[in-house]
Amino acid sequence: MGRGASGHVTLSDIAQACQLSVSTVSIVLSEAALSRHVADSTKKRVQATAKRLGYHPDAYARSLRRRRTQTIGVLAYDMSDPFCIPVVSGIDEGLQPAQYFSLLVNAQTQRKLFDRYFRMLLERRTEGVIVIASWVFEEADLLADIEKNHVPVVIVGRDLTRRRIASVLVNNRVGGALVMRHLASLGHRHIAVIRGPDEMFDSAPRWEGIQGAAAKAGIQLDPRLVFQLPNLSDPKSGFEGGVQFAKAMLASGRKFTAVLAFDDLTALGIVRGLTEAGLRVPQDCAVTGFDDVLPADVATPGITTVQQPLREMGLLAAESILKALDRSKQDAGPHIVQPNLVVRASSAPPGAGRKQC
Amino acid sequence: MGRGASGHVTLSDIAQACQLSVSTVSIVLSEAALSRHVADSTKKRVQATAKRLGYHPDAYARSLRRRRTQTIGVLAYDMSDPFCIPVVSGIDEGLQPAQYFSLLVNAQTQRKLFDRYFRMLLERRTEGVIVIASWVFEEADLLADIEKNHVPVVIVGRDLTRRRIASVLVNNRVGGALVMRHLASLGHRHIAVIRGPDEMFDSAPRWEGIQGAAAKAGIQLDPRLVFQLPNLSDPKSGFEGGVQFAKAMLASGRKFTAVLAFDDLTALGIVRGLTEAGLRVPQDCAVTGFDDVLPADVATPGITTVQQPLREMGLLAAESILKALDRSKQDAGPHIVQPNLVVRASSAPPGAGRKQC
DNA sequence: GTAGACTATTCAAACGTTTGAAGTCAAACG
DNA sequence: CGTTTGACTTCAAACGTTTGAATAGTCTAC
Repeated sequence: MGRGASGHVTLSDIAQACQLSVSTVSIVLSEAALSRHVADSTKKRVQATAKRLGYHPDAYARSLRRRRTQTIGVLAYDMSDPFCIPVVSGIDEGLQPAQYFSLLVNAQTQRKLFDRYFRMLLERRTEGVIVIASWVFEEADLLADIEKNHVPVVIVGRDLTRRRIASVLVNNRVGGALVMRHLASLGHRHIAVIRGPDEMFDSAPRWEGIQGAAAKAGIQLDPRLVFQLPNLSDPKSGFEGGVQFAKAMLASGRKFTAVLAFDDLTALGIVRGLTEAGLRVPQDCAVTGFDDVLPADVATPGITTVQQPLREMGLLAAESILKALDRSKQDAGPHIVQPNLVVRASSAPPGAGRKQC
Repeated sequence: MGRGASGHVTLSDIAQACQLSVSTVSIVLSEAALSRHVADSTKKRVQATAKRLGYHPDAYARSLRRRRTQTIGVLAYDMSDPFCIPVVSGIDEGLQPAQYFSLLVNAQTQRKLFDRYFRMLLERRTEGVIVIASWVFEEADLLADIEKNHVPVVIVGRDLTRRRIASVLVNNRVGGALVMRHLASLGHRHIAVIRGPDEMFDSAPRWEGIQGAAAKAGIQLDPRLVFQLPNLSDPKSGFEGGVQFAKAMLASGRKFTAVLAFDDLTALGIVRGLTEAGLRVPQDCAVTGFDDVLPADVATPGITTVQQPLREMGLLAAESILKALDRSKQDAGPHIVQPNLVVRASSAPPGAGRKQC
């Protein structure tokens, strides 16, 4: 029963079965404007036949002709970053009402793959591209790629508005301040800080927020208790770093009652390091993270952290790119969302039953 | 400079610029067999022009004509399940050498979305579909969908070979046995077990493996220390369940020195529950998980667990589906990969400095 | 009774590519 | 000098849709 050489049921199969022209069938099934003029009986007949034969419109033929693919490319720099999934879900959610689909690819932190996939997205004629990238890679190349191929682009996770690229990001400054203020309000005065790596976009503003809040609370940050994570793209490197720093801090003999870590994995590394040294969190030392990834929630003690509204960011990105498609110009200024503090068991006032430090 | 109505550079733009026919340009740029006969000088000229104008072949036109999309649909039942990402990476890796791309969609555990995306994949003429689904949803519908649309399908995470669907899965029986044997060899005799929910495919074989190994080690499993997780699809429900069960176990006053949990999140829940009740892991009670997700690694103590070779599973799935495309028949029997034990700090011999239980 | 309006349907071209068949030209052969 | 060969290039049709324009047919109205 009606299946051409391609192995798929086509409009002409249905047309034949209904003794109608391909046009009529197309008009009915795609619910085009002209279908107002098609007799109801015909419509019914066509639809029934389509269903019976198992017709599915060929997206390739359709897009070729319509010159619209209804597709937005989503280029994740590293899908194994837990950051990504909720953002992607948010994007899908935002695209759905406009009947757009996302075409998701994962560069796996490899420049080579990134190029390959970017080209692929162009060949697939995605009408826009959303890039999810909290890591700063060789920025110049990416930007060149983007600009040469005048495709609307939205970037999630960093601010490139100065390069006229719509950006969606979290207010890292506020986030840093939130967590510092929290520790200060618990009564901590001697706070060690683990800063993020240089290559990470979030590092600088987060650090500024931390400093600002510390100053406001009248806390002197001891530079000998401020550490910085190295530039490693492996997501687990933060954890290892945390373990190391914890031991180094203790070995240094300096006094501290809390550690403010760059992200959750680093915080978990700190907990591990402190615990192995015989200290208890939070009784002997408070620890905080950032991001609110799953491990922070299910570890014991749960890690006090800062949550980013990731799904919302995806939604914003989707809306932003759809807007950019409509009027063929990018929309203005960065979309900035506010983070919020999640207090869990890893932070407590200092001195409650402490051993040393 | 050459850009037609579509806003993209086409073959005919290049043809015009080179004073050649579209055919020649196509032959050169697609490196067709006929390009043997094209003068080298012409080739060079065409390639240079293509580059200069920024030509990217239109995947839609090409696929329409060639009747091949070079695309495999990947339908993840729930991308937020950490299970998924490595599998997807493996799939991509396996597809790459064959110059295939994956089209990844996330059903977010919603039947409605699943249908929508499955239809979408059909319209996009994916040549095959890989379904990643450890959860059992209304199986009948899915299978009907699959069978009606004679597209090669491979399923990752469950065994559907009896329905003639190629399947890639981990040997859960062995996995269950591995962890039970580990606890037995540490000297544990009173072991509580948290079984997986009925709806989960892994639950039954894992439980069989556990029972088998227990019997072999001469261990009587006390049925009053065997619990079962409810059928909730939220990935965090395992954690909550663990917390509850830990408290229930302690309240019951029964003696146990180890808890063998269905998966890592459940194990982490157990740890939380025990800790809140004042017990220490592993000194007072050993805890094991399953899956080796990130939280199991970075929690303190690290959770002893069973690792599934997820990336390898993705690779197998990709290879399997490519094979099925070649000779238009599915390949036989299930592909079964072996799990391996990862020993971490959460398991230790019983009695080493215990408090109660 | 024919112009106009409306209904129901079809024609034919186009989207950008690929490809079997066919064309052109020059050199080489008999 | 005619024909074959081979190198190089082009023709034209096709893939499955959509859509502006065209074609019939029917009804209304003056």
